[in-house]
Order: sequence, then structure tokens, then C-alpha cells
Amino acid sequence: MPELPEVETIARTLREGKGEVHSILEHTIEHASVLWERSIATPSIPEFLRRIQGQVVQHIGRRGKYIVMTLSEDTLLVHLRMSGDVRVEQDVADVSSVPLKKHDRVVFYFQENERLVFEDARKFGRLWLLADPQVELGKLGPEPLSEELTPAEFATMLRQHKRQLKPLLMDQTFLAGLGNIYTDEALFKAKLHPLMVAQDLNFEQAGALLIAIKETLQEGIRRNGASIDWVYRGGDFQNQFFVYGRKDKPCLVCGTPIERLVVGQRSTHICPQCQVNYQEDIA
DNA sequence: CACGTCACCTGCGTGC
DNA sequence: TGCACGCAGGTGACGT
Repeated sequence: MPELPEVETIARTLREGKGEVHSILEHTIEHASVLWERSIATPSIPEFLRRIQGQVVQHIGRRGKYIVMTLSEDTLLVHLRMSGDVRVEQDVADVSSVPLKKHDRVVFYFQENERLVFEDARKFGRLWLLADPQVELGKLGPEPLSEELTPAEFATMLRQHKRQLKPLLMDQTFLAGLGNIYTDEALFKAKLHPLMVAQDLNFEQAGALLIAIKETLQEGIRRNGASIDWVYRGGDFQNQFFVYGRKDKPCLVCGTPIERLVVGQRSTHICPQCQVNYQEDIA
């Protein structure tokens, strides 16, 4: 599920609390339990369990699609991939006696009688415990919402790549945070076809694309992300989709039926009327 | 460098 | 009802 807005929503909830949930900042991990070993990317399970003990949560943020938890000695990175989620359990007499759920993979028990549970039905999600988080985060491209990422800078980035727009935008080393849904929505907003070659965009189109990306992500965050399928999120951005998942439904701008195509193995949605700047090689 | 394919996993919706 | 199949928010390892 989770793309940048969903991860941001989750990180904020852990950091600031929301509704019933209160922040876990400054709380101390008493110990952890790993129910699915492959959920831990690094270090080894024994080292992970040993090192995490006694660490205090000092900051919680996000970089790309990673939740970044700065602990007293290390940094814990959480990547939810397709079906991961985290939940906080607190406000019960004894959290450790609450039954775990079918898809729970890693559990952190806090001294404050709380649990942070990483759940992940499809088991694609990963956790890293690192002395230096840059080992992992250093691979990422810029943050799309950063004010330092300007239209001029983005145009320069696009000019350096001879790739199709959609796969390029989803490449986390190019730009960190877009996934399948928000990419389709941003391309629609910018009126650009996903198969256009990045290098071929003019300055105006590059600028429009960056603005569309920023606005789409900000709207997603404002709505607390999108909740679709059986993975509950609590957000409602899914009700704002213009193209994603709307195959054969009328374009909300021009009424033309939305088309679904496959790009880089990923389901891709476009309005063939609004996103016309791509020309098939009509030799 | 760019692209295609498969692998990793489970669960849900659809159609026969 | 059972069951096969296609689909799913992501990424990484290959091969061409």
C-alpha cells in the first residue's frame, strides 16, 4: 500500500500520536520478538534482539518510503513494501498478554507497557537496525516535497535520463517516495503520458510535472493517505483518485473512458484524451 | 544504460 | 461451494 503519504501519516502518528494513540517518543524498548525472521534485513536476528534492548526512541521521521526511528544507539528503519503496517498497542492492563494477530511479524515491547507491532501479510516488508542509516538511505534520490527540489533542478534531472517517465518516477534512486498510485495520479495531473521519454520533456512540462507531484503527495498527506483493499489505513485519498483503479470509468475532466495499460509490469491508468503528448512511433 | 522477466508472499474478487 | 486465475500500494536480482 504504502507510498510516501501513507508512510508520512504512519510516522506522524507514531511521533505525535493521533486519536486514541499517543506518541512513543522517549519510550524505552525493553525487548523485541521476531516472528518471521526474513522481516529483519540486518543485522542477524540474535544481534538485532541484543542491540535493540534498552534503546530509547528519540526521533521518528520519514525518508522516501522508509519510517526512520532514531534510537539512542542505532537507527531503526522500517519499509512496509506492499502490505506492511505498524500499530501501537497501549492503554490496557498488560499489553504483553494481548494475543498477537495472524500477520504479526516483529513486536517491540516497551517499558511503558506498550507494544509496537510490525504486521505484514505478504512478508515483503523489511526492518534494518543500523549504526549509520545512510548505508541504506544513501541510495535514495531527493525528497519530492523538499523546497530544495526546484523546477529547474527537476528539469535537469529529467534531461539526464532517456527512460520512460513512469518507471523513472518510480525509481527510488531517482526520486524517493512515489509508487504506482501517486505516479499515475501525478502524471494525469501534469497531463503527461507515462511512456514519454524523460529527456523529451521541455522545461515547462518538467516544471508542471514537479508541481503535480508535489500537489498530489501533499493532498495525499492532507487526507492521511489512501486506504484501499483489505489493508486498513484510515486515510481517504482513495476517494480522490482521478485515474488509478478507474478503468473504463469516465475521466473526471473530459469524460473519456480511463484506460489501463501495463508499464514495467505495473498496472497503469491514463486518460487517453488528457494525456496525449505521447506519440506511438508512427513510422 | 534501459528494459524485460522472475522471485519474493498471501489474500481477495471474479467467473466457471 | 469449490477452484483456478488474475490482481494487489514494492523492490532486487538476473539476463539481453
